[in-house]
Amino acid sequence: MESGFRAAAIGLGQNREDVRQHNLSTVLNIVRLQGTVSRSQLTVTTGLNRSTISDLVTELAELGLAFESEGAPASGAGRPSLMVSPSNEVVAFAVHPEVDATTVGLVTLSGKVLAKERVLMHKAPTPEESIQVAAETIAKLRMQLTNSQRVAGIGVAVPGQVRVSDGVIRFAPQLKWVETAFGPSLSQATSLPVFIANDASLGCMAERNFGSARGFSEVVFLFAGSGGIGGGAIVDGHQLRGTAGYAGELGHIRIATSDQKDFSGFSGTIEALLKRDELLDIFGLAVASDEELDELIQKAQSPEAIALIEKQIDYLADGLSNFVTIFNPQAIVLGGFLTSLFTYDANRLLNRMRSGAVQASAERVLIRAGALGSNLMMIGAAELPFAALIREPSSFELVPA
Amino acid sequence: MESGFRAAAIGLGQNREDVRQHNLSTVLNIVRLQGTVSRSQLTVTTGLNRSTISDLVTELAELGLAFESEGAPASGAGRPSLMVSPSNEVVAFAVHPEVDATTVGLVTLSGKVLAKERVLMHKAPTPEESIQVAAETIAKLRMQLTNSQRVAGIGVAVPGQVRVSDGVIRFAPQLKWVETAFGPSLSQATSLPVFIANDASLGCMAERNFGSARGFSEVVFLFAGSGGIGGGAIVDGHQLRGTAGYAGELGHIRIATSDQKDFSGFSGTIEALLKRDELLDIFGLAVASDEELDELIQKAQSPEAIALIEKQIDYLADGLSNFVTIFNPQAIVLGGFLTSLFTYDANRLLNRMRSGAVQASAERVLIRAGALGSNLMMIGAAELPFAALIREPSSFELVPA
DNA sequence: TGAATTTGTTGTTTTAGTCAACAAGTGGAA
DNA sequence: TTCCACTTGTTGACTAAAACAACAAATTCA
Repeated sequence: MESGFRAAAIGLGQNREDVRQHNLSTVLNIVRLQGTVSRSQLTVTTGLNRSTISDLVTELAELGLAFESEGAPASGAGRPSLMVSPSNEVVAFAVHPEVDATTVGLVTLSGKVLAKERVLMHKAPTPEESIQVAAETIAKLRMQLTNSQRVAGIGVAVPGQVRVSDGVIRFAPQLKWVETAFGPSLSQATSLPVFIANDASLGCMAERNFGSARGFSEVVFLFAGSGGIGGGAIVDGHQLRGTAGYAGELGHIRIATSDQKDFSGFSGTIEALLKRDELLDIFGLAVASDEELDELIQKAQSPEAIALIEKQIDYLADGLSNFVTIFNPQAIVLGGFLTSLFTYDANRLLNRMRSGAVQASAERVLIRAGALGSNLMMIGAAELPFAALIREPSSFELVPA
Repeated sequence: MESGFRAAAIGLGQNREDVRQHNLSTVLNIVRLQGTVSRSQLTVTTGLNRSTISDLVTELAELGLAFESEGAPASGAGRPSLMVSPSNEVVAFAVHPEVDATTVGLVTLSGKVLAKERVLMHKAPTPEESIQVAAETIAKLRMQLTNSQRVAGIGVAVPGQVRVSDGVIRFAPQLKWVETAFGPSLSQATSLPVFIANDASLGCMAERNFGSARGFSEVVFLFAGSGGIGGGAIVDGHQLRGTAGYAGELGHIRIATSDQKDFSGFSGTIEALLKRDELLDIFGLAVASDEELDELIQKAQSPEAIALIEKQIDYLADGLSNFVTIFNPQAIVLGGFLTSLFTYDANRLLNRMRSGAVQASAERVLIRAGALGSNLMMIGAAELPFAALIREPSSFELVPA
């Protein structure tokens, strides 16, 4: 969602402008995902002519979205090709509201987190409180921007269901938010365009673009935070969104007959069966960071702890089986304490996952731990304004610092 | 898969030819999905200029893919627009191998089934037997083609997992086929290009293009035949395929803790819990058509039958809940005896489905019975060669009769 | 019958990608 | 060092395809 929402032009046909825009998009996207690419590489991967690439790169440079340099990486004979890099001056703000904190970050077009502020909350914030904290922190970070930096907008990663068309949060279980026009309000408070989506879906995109699923076009992501289990999927290179943007709630998938309920009241779901709190309980803790919990899991000794860990691995495997059968992905990326379950006994997880999924799909799927750690949601949220920028590089309006 | 496989050109960029091809594709697709469209309608939906549409339609007519007529449907003032229709002379063969029969059909570009022959088998056929029957029946139907008709190719709908890249059937449980190069063999036997994919996925596409999910871009399809339960999904307007083409096996999704196994040996899956045979059993039958079974279900009197039907409805609802939560679809289309469960007590199904799915996704989803009946797989299979034709209208080579 | 309206047709214009020729910058061999 | 082979960048001419503008054609409605 964006302030000053404009109706999507439903032109199925393509005119000359569309071609230019498409090619600018493609080049810009390659450049920002690769970090730095040579012009000759661009001609190969796009299939476009040398002169066309030259033209496109020049336009991107004029738009301030990329720059050229001569750092040739000595690759055999011939004149060395110019290198193209994404501008470091194009940034976006990221907001991640949670029960115990609201985190705000500043991220570059190439996925680098320049700043991150985690504002702790004493109790679960109301939407208004969260918006105020976010707006204040953004204002603070904005003061520190240099004159040359320009802002693409604000991306918000919400632990709940978001209607992407107008930026309304339909339901955020842990925060207990219902029908909140978060996007429009934050946009008004900051005078910046606001884009908003589900947090795990954004995490998925982040891991695909800059994490452990780089370059893959079929990805499943499952993430466990303190608030439950979220998920997302990349299908054919694009985020799985569904009709209104609620798709990909993989944590709420029922995989067993059970009375255990998840935070949304569904029983037998992945979120209901994989409870972080149960693990903490068995180690006699009330709270712990993911790192602390991971250490406890890897060094677990008591039979009860081991039994619980193995039970949870099995449940996780059953869930992943379903996703493998449904999506036939290249990779599954795990986040939060799910990573700990995976590393504790990868073979147990893999074997059980394979035994429960369609074999043809299961035999080649990769399971990986997420690579972005605490930057995950910042990078993911920032992808939203950047995606809008990349969609129309020449007409998107960046806000000066 | 196609005979004479050519490497997919990985040009991410777009040149002038791509634009032309894209626009030809778009127009041809609109025309064939709508049946008949006015040129003025085409300018509106594509956003292209009058003269461009004129040019594109002329080219499609020259290619023999469409024709113009003057049947103006009197729509207010102004000069009446010319009507554009898909050619009736462009056809494709459809093949559907099953345990008890192999069905071959002839389908037009606009999804009309011109002929259908169901060749009964005494026992489960080997791949070779099925290929022979298919090739002979195709040859027979081919004799009856007129001189003006041209063939796009053969589409095969397989009840199992198909590697789309080379047309190899990895595993077809009911047929007990493993690692069969069905596509290449049939192509050799007929000298026609062969395209091949999973049957339920093709059924999904058929219902989206010509059935009860027309025009939707987010669709889930669940189909129950004598051989088990298959599924498919349309995501963002495209078939869900996954990395290799195995995605969308929705029947093998585990939804409960149970010892009941499905035909692939997975327990607690939708296919394991929703057994057509169990219903037949309780009515004291060994075999029955879907129509006969439907009548029995709708008129069920005995408490045991009613209990079983209701139990199956509940299982179906649990499965659909998962799909709603995952895909946030506009519509779910049911096929085979699942339709009977739905019509028996639609409210029970809907209420339970809603109670188990993310509310935001569940509140607007439509559940519908499939509309294509026994033509489903014929239309679906034919979509494969037609999709290839539509992808590149001006270079695709149609085979003369 | 004529005005208003919409669409088809035709010739011109524009834009963006391609092509070809040449200059520029590299590595390797004599 | 000097040339040669090779690759890339740059420039200007070329081209295809969509847009545009002007006019003709075919309808409705007053």
